[in-house]
Amino acid sequence: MRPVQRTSVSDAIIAQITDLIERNVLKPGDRLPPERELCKRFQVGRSSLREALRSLSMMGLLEGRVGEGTFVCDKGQYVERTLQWGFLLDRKKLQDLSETRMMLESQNAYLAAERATPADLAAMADALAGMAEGLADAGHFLASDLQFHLLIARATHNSILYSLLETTRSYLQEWIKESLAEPSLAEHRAELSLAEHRQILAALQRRDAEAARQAMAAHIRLSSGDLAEKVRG
Amino acid sequence: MRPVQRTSVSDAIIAQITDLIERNVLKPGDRLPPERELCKRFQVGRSSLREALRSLSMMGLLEGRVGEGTFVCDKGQYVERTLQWGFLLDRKKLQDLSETRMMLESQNAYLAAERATPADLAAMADALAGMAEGLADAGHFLASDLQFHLLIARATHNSILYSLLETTRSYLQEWIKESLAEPSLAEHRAELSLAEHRQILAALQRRDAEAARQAMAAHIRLSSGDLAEKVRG
DNA sequence: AATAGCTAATGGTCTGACCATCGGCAAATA
DNA sequence: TATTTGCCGATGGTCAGACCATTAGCTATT
Repeated sequence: MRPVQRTSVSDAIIAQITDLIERNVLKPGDRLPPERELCKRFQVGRSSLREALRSLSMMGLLEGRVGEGTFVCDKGQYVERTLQWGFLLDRKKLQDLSETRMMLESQNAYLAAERATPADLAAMADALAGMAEGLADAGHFLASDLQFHLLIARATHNSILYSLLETTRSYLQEWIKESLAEPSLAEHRAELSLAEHRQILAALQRRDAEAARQAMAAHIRLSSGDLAEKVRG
Repeated sequence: MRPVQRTSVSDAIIAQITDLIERNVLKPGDRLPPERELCKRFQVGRSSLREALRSLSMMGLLEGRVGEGTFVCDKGQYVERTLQWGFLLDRKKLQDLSETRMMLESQNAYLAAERATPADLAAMADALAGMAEGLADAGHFLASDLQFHLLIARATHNSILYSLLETTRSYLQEWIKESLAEPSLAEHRAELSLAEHRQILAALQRRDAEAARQAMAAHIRLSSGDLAEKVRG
C-alpha cells in the first residue's frame, strides 16, 4: 500500500499551462483566453482557475492586465524572480546589500574582461561618451553611468549575475541617487568618476581581468564612500 | 506627475504575511488563523485571501492542510517546491548558476577569513569532524559538507550573501548530489575533499583571506568538475 | 480630423454555499 | 479498563453568480 495520489484542481491547471508554455504552444507575449472561457474549457470554477493564474503570475510566467487579458511573460525569468524574492526576506540590510553589490560589480568586471565581445566593448564606449556629454546634465550623466555598469554585467553573458546586479542596484538606487546628488563635490566627482570608468574600460579592452576587477572595486569604494557611511550611520 | 501607485489586495496581503514571517512573528510550524477569520481581520473577501495564501504556498512559505489549517513552512520545504520547476532550468542557466555559486563561495571564504568569530571557527571545526566521522556514511558526510559551506557563508555575517548561497545551492542540489554519488571515485574523493576542507579552515584560522578564497575556488573547481561537465554535456 | 462619450469585454473582488477531510470526543464494545 | 467505532464541528478546497474598475475600440459630435 502507498499513499493515494491526491491532486488539487489548481495544481492540475498550473501543470497544464506550464506544460503549454514549456512546449512553446503558448509563446511569450501570447494572450490567454478570457478567464470565463478558460473556466469552461478546464471545467473548473473561476476561483480555482484564478488561484492557478495567480501562482503562475507569482512565478513570473504570466501577467494579468485589467481590461486587456492575461499574457505570457518572457519565460526564463523565474529563477531570477525567486532570487529576488529571497532578497525580500532578509532585506533591511542595506549595508549587506552594498557589500554584495561591490562584490558583484568587481567580479563581473573580471569575467567581462575575459568574455566581452567587440560589440559589448563598443556599447560601453558609447555609454562612456554619453557620460562625457552629460558632464553638465546630472540626469544624463547618471543614466549613462548606470548603463555602463549594466553593460559590464551583460558582458559576462551570465543571466544570473546580470539579474542579481540589476536587483541589487534597484534596491540601492535611492541611496545611490542621494549620495550622488550632493552638490558640494558633484562637478569634481563627475570628472573623477569619468576617469575611473575610462580605466575600467581600458582594462577590459586589453583583457586584463585582474586589473578590471581592481579598478572596479576601487571605483565603487570611492564613489560610494559616503553611501556606505550614510548606510552605516 | 507620475503613475499612481495601484496595489492589488492579494499583493497587500502577501506583503503583510511575508513581513510577519520575516520579523519572526510567525515562526515555522505556526498555524495561521482560519481563512474565514483572516478575511474578517484583513477585511477582504475570501477569494483575494486565498489567492494570496496560494501564492505563498507556491513560494514554499505556507502549507495548507485540509481540516487542520494553514501552517508556516520551514525553509527546507522551499527547496522541494522549487525542484518541481527544475525542468524549466536549461543548460545555460545551470552553467550560470554554477558559476555564480563558485563566485559566491570563494568570495564568502574571503570575507569569512576577516570576520569569523571564534565560535564560527569552532562550529566549522565541528563540521569537519563530522565529515571525518562520516567517511563511510555518505549521507552523514554530505550533510556535514553542506553545513561547513553554510557556516562559512554565515561567518561573513552578511545575510544577503548567506541567503544567495543557500538559494543557489538549493537549485544545484540535485546535480551536486548526483555528481557526488558517483561510486567510482567516491571513497577516494571523500578523503581528498576532507583534505581540501582542512586547508580552507586552516586559511580561515590564520586570517589569510586571499588563501581562503583560492583554496575554496580550487576546491569547488575540483569537486564540481564533473558537475560542470555534466551540465555542459 | 480630432475629440468626447458610449459600450462591451476583461481582470479584480466579494459573497454565500457545498463538499471532502481531519481532529477530537463520546458512546459502544471487548 | 482499554480499544474501537461512529459522529460532529472546524477547516481548507471548490464552485457559481454578482458587482466593480479599467481598458480598447467604436460612434457620433464638434
